[in-house]
Amino acid sequence: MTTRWLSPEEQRAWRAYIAASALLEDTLDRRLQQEAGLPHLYYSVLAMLSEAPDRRLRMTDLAEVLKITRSRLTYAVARLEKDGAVRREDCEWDKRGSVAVLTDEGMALLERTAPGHVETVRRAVFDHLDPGQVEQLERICTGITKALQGDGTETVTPDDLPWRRRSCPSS
Amino acid sequence: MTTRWLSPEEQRAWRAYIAASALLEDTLDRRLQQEAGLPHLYYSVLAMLSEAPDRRLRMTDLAEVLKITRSRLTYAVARLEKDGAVRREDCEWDKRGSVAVLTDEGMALLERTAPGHVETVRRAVFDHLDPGQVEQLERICTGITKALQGDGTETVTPDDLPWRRRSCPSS
DNA sequence: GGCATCTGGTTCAAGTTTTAAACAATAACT
DNA sequence: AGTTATTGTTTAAAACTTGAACCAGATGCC
Repeated sequence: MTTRWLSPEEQRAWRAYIAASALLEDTLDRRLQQEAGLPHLYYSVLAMLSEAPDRRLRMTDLAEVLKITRSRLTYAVARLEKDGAVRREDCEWDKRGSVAVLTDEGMALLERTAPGHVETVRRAVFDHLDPGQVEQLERICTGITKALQGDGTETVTPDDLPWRRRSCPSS
Repeated sequence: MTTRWLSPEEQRAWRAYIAASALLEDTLDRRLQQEAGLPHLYYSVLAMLSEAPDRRLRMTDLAEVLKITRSRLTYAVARLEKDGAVRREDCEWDKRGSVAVLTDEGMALLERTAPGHVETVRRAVFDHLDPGQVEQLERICTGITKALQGDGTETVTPDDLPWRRRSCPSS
């Protein structure tokens, strides 16, 4: 098949996206590095845990929501554990499993740094979007996610949280 | 000031964005690594050069459009040069400067791999957006970029290309 | 001109991530 | 029981990024 090139409009949109995402990730990383001593991804780990029931999540679930490899997550959690923000426990009903738990210290770190982070996100993104655009953004991004892993696997979003794996086996 | 937290809608949009961008960058990186042996950023360097007049750009200009540090770019270009895809020349009218030039080999690499890359982008992003959404995406992203570097510096987009620095000094 | 300052770009040292592949333990299926 | 699939970690290597320091050349100012 001959290539379906991008139209000029798509081209512009794509480049705008590339620039914005590079800049955004960079900004968040730098900011969080200063405020919390953590890169953005690591902060996200804490954030996810903080909202999970009981502040605990299976490694695989965590990796799935964050869309990163388990290997990468292992490294991240190892560091967060060294920092005292996270603790690992064994999963009781699946002896292979391990569970990441947000410690009080981790929660404190999060509470201390969240306002600054949110403020950054707000200024960078939401302060100049109207409600319609917010909705569009969600739609567009959800679509991308679905397209990229719609092949077989089902998309897992943070809202699915009270977890598949977390709950004890049904019988 | 008390923190202006994200509304539920904003929260959802933000998370959708985090997931999508992580997944997207990951996919593009992997794909390009296979097809071209290059990470996405490096591919973008070649792409930008390919469209610049004469296929050449000042390092700083390149860094600015790609929103990366000069240091990072130096490293990238060094590798691309080793691969033979880019060559560096001295800037004639500013003896401090250096200019990255896309070689024929680099151009060939780009032409060989562009169709696959574009196809990936299309399937991941544009195949499920209508024209209105494409426009919204550009608007939103442009807004983010402006917000993040609106502080003093002016935003440089690829369309500004026939460059400030490229043209010879005016007098 | 001469001095201070700024820019463009690279280099250095260091560390951080990242990855892929291999592995051990356990679960699940047949 | 035996095979296959998952979970999570480890390992070894490489790739990348960063920030600071630095040089050479440009610019501005007196």
